[in-house]
Amino acid sequence: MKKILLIEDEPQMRKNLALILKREGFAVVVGADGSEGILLAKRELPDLILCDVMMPEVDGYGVLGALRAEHATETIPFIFLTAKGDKADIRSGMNLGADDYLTKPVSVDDLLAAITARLARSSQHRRELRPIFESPAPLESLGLTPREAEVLFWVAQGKTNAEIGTILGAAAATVKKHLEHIFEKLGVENRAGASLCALEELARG
Amino acid sequence: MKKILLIEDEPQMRKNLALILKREGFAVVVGADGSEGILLAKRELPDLILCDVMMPEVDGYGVLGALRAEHATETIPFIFLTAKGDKADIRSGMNLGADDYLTKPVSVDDLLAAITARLARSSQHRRELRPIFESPAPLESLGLTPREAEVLFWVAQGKTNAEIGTILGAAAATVKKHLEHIFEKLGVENRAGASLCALEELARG
DNA sequence: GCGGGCATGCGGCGGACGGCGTATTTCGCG
DNA sequence: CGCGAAATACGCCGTCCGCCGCATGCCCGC
Repeated sequence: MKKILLIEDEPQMRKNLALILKREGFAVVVGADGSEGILLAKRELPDLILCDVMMPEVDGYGVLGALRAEHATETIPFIFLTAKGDKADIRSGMNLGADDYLTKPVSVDDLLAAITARLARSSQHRRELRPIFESPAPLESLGLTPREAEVLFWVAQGKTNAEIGTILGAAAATVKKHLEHIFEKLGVENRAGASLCALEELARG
Repeated sequence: MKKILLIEDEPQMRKNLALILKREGFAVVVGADGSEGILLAKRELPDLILCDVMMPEVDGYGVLGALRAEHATETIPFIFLTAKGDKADIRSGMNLGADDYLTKPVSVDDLLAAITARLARSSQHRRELRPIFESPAPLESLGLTPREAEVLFWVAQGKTNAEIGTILGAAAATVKKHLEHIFEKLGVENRAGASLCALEELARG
């Protein structure tokens, strides 16, 4: 049975989510704030962590950073829970090595889909491709608009269109559209080629 | 109507191929050796070039190199015609910027498929993804077998599975199988991630 | 000689991707 | 104010990708 650590400071939300997860047959461990979450993560070594971003004292980024810094916990799939509108913050979160994020209010389906997707992927431990870029800005020198640069930025981290849509708070269709323009501008045919262009640019700039 | 330049020193082969192409409604220009081919390419600026590899004096590589060195001709799709068994040579040819190659004897279907595919793609000029690597060998230090290294080598140049199959003289299915192993070994999920690992290795080694 | 790693091949499946068309909203610049 | 570029979004469609299982042949080392 898979063990999930839920870190959420708001009592009602915590209760609801825990209930949902238990009903799905997960073993659920709950932490009420960042510090407790970190302790629990290290002790329980859960299969996956759901963590609120906005918490007093140690926030979600703090938790993620702490866990990614230690060997025992660095590969545990980590999903952020955030309120709508934190989009800007999300990017740094993803850069720290978060695997996904969900915007509250969360639909049960989305929650379970994200969890099962992550559990499936993490069964084979993945390598961290990170942090090649600090910011998408340099990519604009390839003739891209700021938004296109952001898309390419994430493409070059190996993200899928759907993931990028989630990160940027746009529809996957929009990401595809941006990608069309990017391919056109870079003269490549697919995301792999675009990634390579991005890296070239990085190496040059 | 699309204009195709055919460079082939063997008279019978030249005649046959020209006939096939004409019957398909292409305007065909023929050159009997490398030097003539280069001249014709510059003068006629064809939409696509079919070029034999083995020719006296200036061979296929010479032609390709000459055309890629000049602005007017550098983006013309270039397809090699080679005899079975030249596989090793092909790789350097592809690195020079060839778009495809066909092994003689060529089936009419393969020939036309390759041509139409190339014409379709070249309608929007593509960027040459730099020859980043000289040889696949360094990639073996990632724990890959020689063959897997070769596959990754081409993946990192933005090639598609089918293209890689053609280059290595293996079935596309085999390339996919190698890729499965590569993903496993590198701990990534897709070709983009694998490319990045390859470049990382390159930068380090 | 027998196991095990390697290379090769095939086929199927579902999902992701890429191309294309279309349309609306937003925003900056003249 | 109005134009145009950028960003957003949706749908269709064919292809490529990634995953899985299976099978064969080779060669090397124990």
